[in-house]
Amino acid sequence: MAELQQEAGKPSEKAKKETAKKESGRRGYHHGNLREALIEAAEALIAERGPDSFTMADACRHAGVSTAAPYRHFEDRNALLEAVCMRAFEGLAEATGSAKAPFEEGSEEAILAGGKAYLGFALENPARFRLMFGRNPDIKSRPNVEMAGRLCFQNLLQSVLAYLAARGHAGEDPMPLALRLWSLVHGVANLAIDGPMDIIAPGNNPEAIIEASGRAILAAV
Amino acid sequence: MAELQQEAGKPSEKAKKETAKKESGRRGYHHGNLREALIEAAEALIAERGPDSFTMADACRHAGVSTAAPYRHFEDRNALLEAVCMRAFEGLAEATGSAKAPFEEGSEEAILAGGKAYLGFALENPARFRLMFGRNPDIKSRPNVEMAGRLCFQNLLQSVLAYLAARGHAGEDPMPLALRLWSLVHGVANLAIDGPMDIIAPGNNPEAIIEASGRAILAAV
DNA sequence: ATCGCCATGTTAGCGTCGCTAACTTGTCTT
DNA sequence: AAGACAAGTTAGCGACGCTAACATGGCGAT
Repeated sequence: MAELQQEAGKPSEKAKKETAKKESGRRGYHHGNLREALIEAAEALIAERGPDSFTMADACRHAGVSTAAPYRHFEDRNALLEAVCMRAFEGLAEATGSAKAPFEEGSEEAILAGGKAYLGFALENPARFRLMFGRNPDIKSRPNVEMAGRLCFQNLLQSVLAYLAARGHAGEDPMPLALRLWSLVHGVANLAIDGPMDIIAPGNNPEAIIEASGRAILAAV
Repeated sequence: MAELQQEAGKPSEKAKKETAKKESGRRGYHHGNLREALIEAAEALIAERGPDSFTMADACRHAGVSTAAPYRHFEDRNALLEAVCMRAFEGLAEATGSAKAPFEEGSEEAILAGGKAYLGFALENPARFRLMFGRNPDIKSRPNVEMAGRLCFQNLLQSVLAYLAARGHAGEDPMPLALRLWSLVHGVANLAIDGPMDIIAPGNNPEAIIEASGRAILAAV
């Protein structure tokens, strides 16, 4: 895990200055790629212990720098979390987008596949998911994050629009149906990753809920 | 706010010892009702700033005691949160239970009313809701909390059982349908309180989602 | 009545955290 | 070669969770 750490010791070897520039190891006094290293450390730590118990000091130890170093690259803790959050939204958009790609645009299967991919992302990256959708006004209100979230939703909206058009509801506002589907999938994801579903119904298959409820909601247009 | 504080002064009046035993004001050195006061302070502070940024020190200031006092009544911060969480579950059970009471047991209306009450509780007590369902393994794994959550779910399970029986599905396992409904309502509640729904679709009415999707899911038995 | 026990308060302090100030290093431009 | 500036460092502040050791005073036993 923390194999990045290394003793600074005496900066006796300043000869290797031309070898690594912005790539990996630090070259003496300067780290060389601290911003990236901090984001990756934060992602790993958040995945391990959740977004709330993530600490700057831990990220610094992982990156092998002092606790003051991050503030050259991020205004504060929330700015670092914002960067992690942005990457998470990109990951979600990619997951849902590529999941529905094999299916016909606007088909029931495409929409359900997107929903299952949303659930899959949450199950595989519960900490990231919580960071994206949990309560953190300082982060969620930042324009970049808002826009990233909006972009993700566009994905679904597009599918719903095509679905309605294919069912003879062209021109209809896709928003209500999209919100119904989003709510369903988001609820399943939250219950699945935060634990209560396993407590109430151990061994239950969350995908089955999306399958059944999704079809019911789609059928009711 | 902190009107509980008062100078101990001389304990000249020990005559009123039988009047206020565990009720309100402190009587000299001892607070008299610190456990309750801390829970109430925690509830207020959590409601203001969320469960994560709640601090013991703040609760102590509200109660007018030193920062070491709470540890006579709660093992640690999480134990205090557990107490708040328990009360929250009781509140949710009461809200959903009384909401469906006016309707015929097992009717579609009763189930929808319960779901709307669940949503209403989340909207009125977003911080409590997050505390109950957010990620906090230290709290959620405690037996008391698990049981309180299970009790809440029994409420829904009961309604679904009656619904199925009234529709000629007596003896059928109510769990799958209950999970579908719970997921839907939980998703709407989460999206509504954590913000993204307002960003994506400002002015949207969350109850309408429960109404439409709930009926669709129920109709698909 | 009084006396002592011990529940419930207090102060003092440890280690950690987020963050800032002031200093140092070394890279890159000129 | 010089020196400006980016990107590290150490030192330190205030707040936090929590503990240890001490103080108080309500209560039951005598």
